[in-house]
Amino acid sequence: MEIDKVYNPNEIENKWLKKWDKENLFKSVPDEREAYTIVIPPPNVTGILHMGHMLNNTIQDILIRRARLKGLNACWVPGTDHASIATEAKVVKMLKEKGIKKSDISRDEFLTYAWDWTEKHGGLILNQLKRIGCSCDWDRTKFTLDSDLSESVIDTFIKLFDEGYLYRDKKIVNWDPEALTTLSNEEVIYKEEETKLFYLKYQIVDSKDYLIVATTRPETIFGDTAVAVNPDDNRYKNLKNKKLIVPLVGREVPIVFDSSVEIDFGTGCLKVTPAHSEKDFIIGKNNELEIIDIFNDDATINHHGKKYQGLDRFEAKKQIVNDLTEQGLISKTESYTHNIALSERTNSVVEPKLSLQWFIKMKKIAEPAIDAVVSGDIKFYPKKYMNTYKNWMENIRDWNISRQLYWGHRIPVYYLKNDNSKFVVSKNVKDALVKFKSKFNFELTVDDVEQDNDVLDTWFSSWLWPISVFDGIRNPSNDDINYYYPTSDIVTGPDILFFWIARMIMSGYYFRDNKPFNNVYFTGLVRDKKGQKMSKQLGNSPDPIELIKNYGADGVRIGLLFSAPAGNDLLFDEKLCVQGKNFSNKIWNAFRLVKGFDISTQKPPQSNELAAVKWFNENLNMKIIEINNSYDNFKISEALMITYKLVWDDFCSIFLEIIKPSYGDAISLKTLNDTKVFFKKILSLLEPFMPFISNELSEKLDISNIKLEWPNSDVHDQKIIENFNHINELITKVRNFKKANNIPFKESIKLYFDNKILDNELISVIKKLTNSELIISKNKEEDDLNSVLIGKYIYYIESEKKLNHDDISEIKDSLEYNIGFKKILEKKLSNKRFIENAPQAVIDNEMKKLDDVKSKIKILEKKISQLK
RNA sequence: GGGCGCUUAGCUCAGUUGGUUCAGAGCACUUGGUUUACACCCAAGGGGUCGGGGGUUCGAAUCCCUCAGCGCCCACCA
Repeated sequence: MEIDKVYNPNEIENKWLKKWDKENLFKSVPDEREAYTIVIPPPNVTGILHMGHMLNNTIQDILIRRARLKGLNACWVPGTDHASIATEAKVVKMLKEKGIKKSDISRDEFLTYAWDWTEKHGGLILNQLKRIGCSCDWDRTKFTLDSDLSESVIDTFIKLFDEGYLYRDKKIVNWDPEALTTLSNEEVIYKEEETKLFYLKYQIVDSKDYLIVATTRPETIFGDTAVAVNPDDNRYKNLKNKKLIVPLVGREVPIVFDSSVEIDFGTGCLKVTPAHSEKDFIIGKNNELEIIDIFNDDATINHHGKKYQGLDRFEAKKQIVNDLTEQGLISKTESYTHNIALSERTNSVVEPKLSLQWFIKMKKIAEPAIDAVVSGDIKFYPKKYMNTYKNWMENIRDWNISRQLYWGHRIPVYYLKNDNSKFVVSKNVKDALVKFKSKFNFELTVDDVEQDNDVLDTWFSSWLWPISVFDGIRNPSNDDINYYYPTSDIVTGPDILFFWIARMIMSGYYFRDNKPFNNVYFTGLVRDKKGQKMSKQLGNSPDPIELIKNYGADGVRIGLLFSAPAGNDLLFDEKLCVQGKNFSNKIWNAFRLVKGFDISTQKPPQSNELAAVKWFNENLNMKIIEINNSYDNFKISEALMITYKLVWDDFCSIFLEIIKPSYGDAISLKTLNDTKVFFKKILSLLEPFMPFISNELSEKLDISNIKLEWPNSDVHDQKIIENFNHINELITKVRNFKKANNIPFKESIKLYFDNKILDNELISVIKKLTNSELIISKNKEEDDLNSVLIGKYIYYIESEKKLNHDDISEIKDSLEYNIGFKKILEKKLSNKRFIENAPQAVIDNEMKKLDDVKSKIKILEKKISQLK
């Protein structure tokens, strides 16, 4: 036999990758079929594949491949995201290594570097997705900075502005002092940290007394423009109209009264720095306080900090605390645990900062998006994320969309150079000048205006993704968007529920008055086997491509999916890939066996073959229904497990073992053909999970139509399955008996039985799988016969073996247990309330159990009496 | 502080409206096996008072109350 004994995935997988690439098999264009569409969550353009991607994209590939097999027009749109802040940070770092500072070069120069960087490192991840088998329509590959998508973004901005959803305002925002940009609330992560609470002395003007103010940030005293207390705080009621002197600074500031101050915190006095805290900003606004920003953009102290000017905020804090201590201005210090805000991207401590930014009003846009999910028009799997979503959406805050970066979509707002309060929103400078004319009646030239320096939040382009990849923003009724939108399913991690999923739903209704997708499938996080999140820092994240080299893409795909129910974190262990690889090998060898059968064209199918084919056909039909159900509920792992057992247990261990000709014998042509049909159906069921080996074997199987298609399932005949299960149980018991009695498998034994269940075909199966003779007899009961009970039928096994004392005590134990069980059943059945209330089916079942237990007891008693 | 979820075999997890098939699966483990597809294999087997306590019911892994432990999300106080 020239087929390799061990399956070697690499060669075969590479062959199929080439074929898929060359033949462009996953291309989709609108036609008369029903569409099944997925848009990929675009990975970072310069990113590299990690286990999370592998899981996420494998699931998408499974869904899309199954849809394709079902005959739907399956379209999976791939693409990448420019990932504004993340990519810019990488480029900045690269430049720094070259000795170039971002601030020393122009915007255009920076962008040239960034594009070079993107071209050099970009797109790698798409090739990696190909390697794991992703069947995307690669002709449709999009990048969020492509000109068409960029235009869509700009059009969107203009539309939102024209319709009154955009505004520019000075607010306290999250400032990343390392990336030098604002962040949205979603880009900030909180971490618990132990710090110190300092009690500072603020001298009361014209008095020797001090007011004690507790703060964690003494370095911000240069920005203090008031001290606030709660109006209900009796301790401070007498301080109305008094002023305080800010320590070190010497500035006189008023005492103001504001009910947002917690009486119980610290001393109940809050130092107010309106430029550096949202709450303080509001207090400042209400009391018309001066706003003093004491930080430069990189969070060093500015000129307001006097001698501390130029120091980093943490260094300044140290020195200020020293100086305050020296001058006796700290009354006490206590340790205090609170949450500090960190930038998701740079991990630096976020500084609340007052700044002028663009915002989207979200409240109204969110309304239809809430309804869509609550009403079930869009379904979440698992459901639990619905609550999280609803909660967030109902309390949604305006979205800060401007970022002080270069890499991204530049905000299409043009300001009058010498008066920034006058601006227009437009596609380009030319249009801007026209708009200035119509809005302000200004006759301007290009030199009079300047475009906003900021770019848009990355998510401002990706929230349009399901629309913009089909060009539905610029051309709202083109053929593609009409055909593919709304898309079918989206697959992503719950970590971007707010960043992306919620916003896509909102944009879907805002721009198209329609949902972007029907179902959202949330995957869990991939963790290592200890439960730790996989990360670069811990070094516990395997490289999927390396794993593929060892186990094959098919093996890694199913290895990952073996324990990945929707929404649950996945504890990844490389052992799972071993299981995946072994499974590939099992399928491969099943093929080897079938391929190697000797064939008899004359011989009609033997009775064992007939029984096997009859049963497997029904069993397959039943399993297909179960598999479809699992898919319909997005229980992908469950679908895989049913398929796995169908192949390994049902097809290999049972079906093939029954039809396998004995040594020197041959299989009938008819049965061989039936087997090939089964095999092909199985390969179709496997294709979504293991596309490489499935296609390879389908091609090799040597049947007329090698094209895989999702098998239909006729209604299955339960009786056939039940009878087969019956003999299966018998087979197990016989094998068990042989093992328990040290009878070699090959040694033939005799089985006596008397029932109508077994026909000749089933009998031949039992013979084949247990190596026994079956003899019909009327209750043959002899001393040397052992009995087994299957359902209510008794089988006797003839054996030389006599029972020993251990067996006897075992039988006695069993008898005792069954007598006890019988008592319980009898008690239950004599309970009047049970008989009155329980459904008939339940009562019938209890009676059946009682019948069974009675026969069991009878047999056991007979056994014991025989032994005496 | 507000909200959501989880706790079932050694591990990872199923378990729909309480009742047939309910105490399950995969892996791991134990035992026995191989010249005739595959030791990346075959066969058989042992594992759980369903987190603790209480309640409703003829009947609870499933419903209610309570306690304990774990996880996630949101908000954030100087």
